[in-house]
Amino acid sequence: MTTRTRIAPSPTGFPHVGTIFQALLDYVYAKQNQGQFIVRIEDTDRGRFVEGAEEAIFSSLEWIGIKPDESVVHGGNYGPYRQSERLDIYHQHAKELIDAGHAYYCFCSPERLDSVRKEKQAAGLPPMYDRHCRNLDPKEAASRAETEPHVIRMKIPDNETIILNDIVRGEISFDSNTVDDQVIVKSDGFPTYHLAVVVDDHLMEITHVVRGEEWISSSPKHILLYRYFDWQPPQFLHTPLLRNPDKSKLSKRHGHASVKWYQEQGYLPEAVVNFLASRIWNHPDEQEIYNMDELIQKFDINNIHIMSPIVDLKKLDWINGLWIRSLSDSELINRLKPFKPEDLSDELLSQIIPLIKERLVTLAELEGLTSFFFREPEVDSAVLLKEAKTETASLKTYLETVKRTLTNNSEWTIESIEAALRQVQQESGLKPRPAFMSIRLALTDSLATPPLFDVIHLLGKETCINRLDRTIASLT
RNA sequence: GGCCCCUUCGUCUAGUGGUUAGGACAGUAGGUUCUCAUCCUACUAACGCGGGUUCGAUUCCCACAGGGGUCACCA
Repeated sequence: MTTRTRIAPSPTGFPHVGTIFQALLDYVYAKQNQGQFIVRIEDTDRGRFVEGAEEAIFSSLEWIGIKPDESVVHGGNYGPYRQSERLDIYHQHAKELIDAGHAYYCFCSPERLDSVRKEKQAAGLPPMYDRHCRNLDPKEAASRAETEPHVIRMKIPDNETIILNDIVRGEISFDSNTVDDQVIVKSDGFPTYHLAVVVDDHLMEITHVVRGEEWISSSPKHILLYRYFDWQPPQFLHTPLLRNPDKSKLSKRHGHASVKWYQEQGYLPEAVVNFLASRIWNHPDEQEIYNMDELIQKFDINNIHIMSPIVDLKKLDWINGLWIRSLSDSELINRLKPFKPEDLSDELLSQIIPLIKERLVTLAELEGLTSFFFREPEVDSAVLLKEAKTETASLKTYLETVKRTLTNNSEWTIESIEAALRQVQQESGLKPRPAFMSIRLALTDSLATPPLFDVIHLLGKETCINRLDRTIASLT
């Protein structure tokens, strides 16, 4: 049997990083077994539908480097891949369950359900449905259903132990008495997740269901549905949830729950893949950095973690930095495109790259790290004076000397600039640090830059002279 | 609250019935150095608590505590 995995995202907004996390595991596992990875759009909640969300899912997958084998955009033999286009299928299956006595029509109003829930809660009981409609005469209920608003609920058996077999967690058992008679078809005729997911996973021949651990508690319903339909359930794998630093489920309230955030922050997809994979699995050789191919090669589904990790952005930063440094200059320029300020020319950027490559943690830092190369800095003379550790007059004299030295430098190589300025520094009586920091601030208004002589060289003689002039003039 | 899942340094983890409990990130200190960064070196830091089982438990078992998830006509 071919391995077939899927993600089943809802188009309700920008994709959650958890969705990509699941997709990554699904994809890696499928590819490792020469199987297929499917994307099925679960748009059964019309109230939460968000325009453009579907596109965002696919572009996020593409960004991360995952290509689905089957989906609404990639085609496939198991379509349609959008649940809203499969309503007939669900109705047919719901009907089957009703006919077999595994499901029933329910005519209870939301108000009644609400009050039942409140009563139960007040009595200290679980707020479950009281099965008010469960014992209606099936024929009568069926005819009422033709005119009256209704939902369809699945029947949960009493006093049974339902066992979920999870690939890494092993057997998890549930008491059926704690499971609610779940609505499987809503009053608007759309199925709920529980029906749709089981029907589709079966019809699409999904072999491994990888989903977040928040689904564990509704698994017994799914297992029961497989039993009612007399289908072979897939293998289940419930993955740990990504968590916020406060340990709660990674939520949209925290910006970094959205895939888009990572993109906009300038994290490389390679780094995100690497980071997410390492949250759930350890490379057998304790190797920290690996790409998608290595992951597919080495990944072991039986050896994944079940502890929900806190998303540690510091670790991601580190991984991202390593990935940035592993890129060729031209590839880095390519990746930097979306982050390149308009007033930074391609030519200048390519000259800057070697100077900032080992200083970039994220791509978004480009502008902050380099703006003085292409914009006139506003030098803060107070900071300059403080860092120069000398009097205004002598600082002025010193900078004048620097200016003269640069003016007289005809070679304009990094080496000649360095040699000349080191001599100026020695003759000035200033220590190296304040001496060079003064020049750095005078030219860039920045306390941290690439090596000074490289910067001077790249800025060019004219710019350096002009900036020194301005700075000297501003010292009073 | 019911049900379910989880529990090794701050974070992510490796690991074993007897180990100096290993690594990575972060942190700290130092080296390189004109700053920052990179790179290198070193250091700090963990088996939740209590019972058992055992000659011996971080490791096996049981309770407890703590954290998380879930209890919708949302997924």
